[in-house]
Amino acid sequence: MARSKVKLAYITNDSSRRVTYKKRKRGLMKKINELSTLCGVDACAIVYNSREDSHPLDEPEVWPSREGVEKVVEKFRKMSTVDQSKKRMDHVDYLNLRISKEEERLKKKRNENCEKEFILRMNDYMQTKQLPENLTMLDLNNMAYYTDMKLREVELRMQILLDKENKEKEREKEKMKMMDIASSSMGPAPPLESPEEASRRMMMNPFSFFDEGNYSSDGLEVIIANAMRLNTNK
Amino acid sequence: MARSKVKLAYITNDSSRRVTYKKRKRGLMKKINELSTLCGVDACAIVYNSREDSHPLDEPEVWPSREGVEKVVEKFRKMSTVDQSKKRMDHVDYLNLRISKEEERLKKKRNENCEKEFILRMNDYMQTKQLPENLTMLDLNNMAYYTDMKLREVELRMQILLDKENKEKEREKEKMKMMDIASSSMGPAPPLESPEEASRRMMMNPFSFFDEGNYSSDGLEVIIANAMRLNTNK
DNA sequence: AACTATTTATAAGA
DNA sequence: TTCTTATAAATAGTT
Repeated sequence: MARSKVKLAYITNDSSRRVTYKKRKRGLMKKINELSTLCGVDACAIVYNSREDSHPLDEPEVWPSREGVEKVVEKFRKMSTVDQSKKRMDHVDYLNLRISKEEERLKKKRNENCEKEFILRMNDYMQTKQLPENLTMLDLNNMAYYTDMKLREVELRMQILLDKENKEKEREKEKMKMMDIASSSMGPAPPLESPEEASRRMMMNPFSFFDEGNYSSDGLEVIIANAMRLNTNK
Repeated sequence: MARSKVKLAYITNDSSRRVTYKKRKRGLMKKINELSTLCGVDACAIVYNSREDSHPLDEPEVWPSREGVEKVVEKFRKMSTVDQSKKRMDHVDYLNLRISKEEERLKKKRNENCEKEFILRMNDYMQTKQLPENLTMLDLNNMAYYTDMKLREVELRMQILLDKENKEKEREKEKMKMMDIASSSMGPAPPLESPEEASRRMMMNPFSFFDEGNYSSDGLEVIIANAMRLNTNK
């Protein structure tokens, strides 16, 4: 997990496997110790180094102790016969769960990458101050989205500043009233633009190809959809 | 372990304990999966959430599976009767080992801190271009050490540069010979200063109070010892 | 549950 | 092997 990402597969090199084994066993025992302490639960772990390539007193093979393991295993046996069907998720279920979660993450990352790549190109465009010739319809649509997003950010900032200013004025007025109650009262300040109004022009994020199964689509549908949104929103 | 370091103790707050339990159980199962796969060893883990505050199908309670656990436990039982005395380190041994390791690390960190603090002060001195009045003998000794160290660094760099230059010349000469074998041969280049010679003046690092048990010493012994070293080395 | 700021674990290299 | 260091992963508190 460090200096480089490592594939989850048997390490064939003997010495590095031994080193990894030692390190990771230590890490695992630390973790189970922490889990048990922090959450006050019974737990145990057994790890075998069946080969003879480890020093006998290297690191614990079991946690928390032989007796502790027996106790937990016994409890587990009793329990698993009673509500076997209820409280149980084995290796296969676990892996399946992990696979679907990982697939979710992958999809998300793909979309993020898509967006980031685009933004990089966008910045290039901005630096050269003119658009290149070879832009596709999709590019243009994305640029419209991106520009609109930036514009909305700016508007939001302005709104915040205006709000602050208004509050300031309100307070000033209060002070004035306190100091001169008899003075003529003014009407209330004109209503501010509501945040809803500001976000009404929100467009849909077009960087979501991977959500919709159209991995190899040329994006035409997306373009049309977004164009329609542009029309209805602006 | 993030946003803040957390004390290794039972979490009394119900909801946060539940959340931590879920997260850490997931983490632990991932780890044991990785260890087993990477190193090709048998392993199993059982974790109990005895309370009813977890969803039944939340996360696996065991790894790799009920059958797998039984198998590993059986193997463990057989093995532990045979070479019980040899392959075994229980919770207590484990904790003792960890304590001594941590103490080592602490000592090391203390020394590092001591040195770093000094170097900070040293840099202050250098910026003001004159030494303050209130320097102790210990300070002065440390400064001598530090200065010497820096000097040696510079010398080392010089040596490296010289070596390079000499090699360059050597190569030039070779070329000359190749081009004009009949020309008069020069004697070999004068021998370089050896690295051993360069490092002969090495002084002992005085930032090691915590190694020698003199935690509360006023450093006089250290001063004298280092002064002697200074004399013999310079 | 998703998000970050941090801490921890650890793969390579010395 | 152990120590160091750069990087990946786990996770505590927040939203």
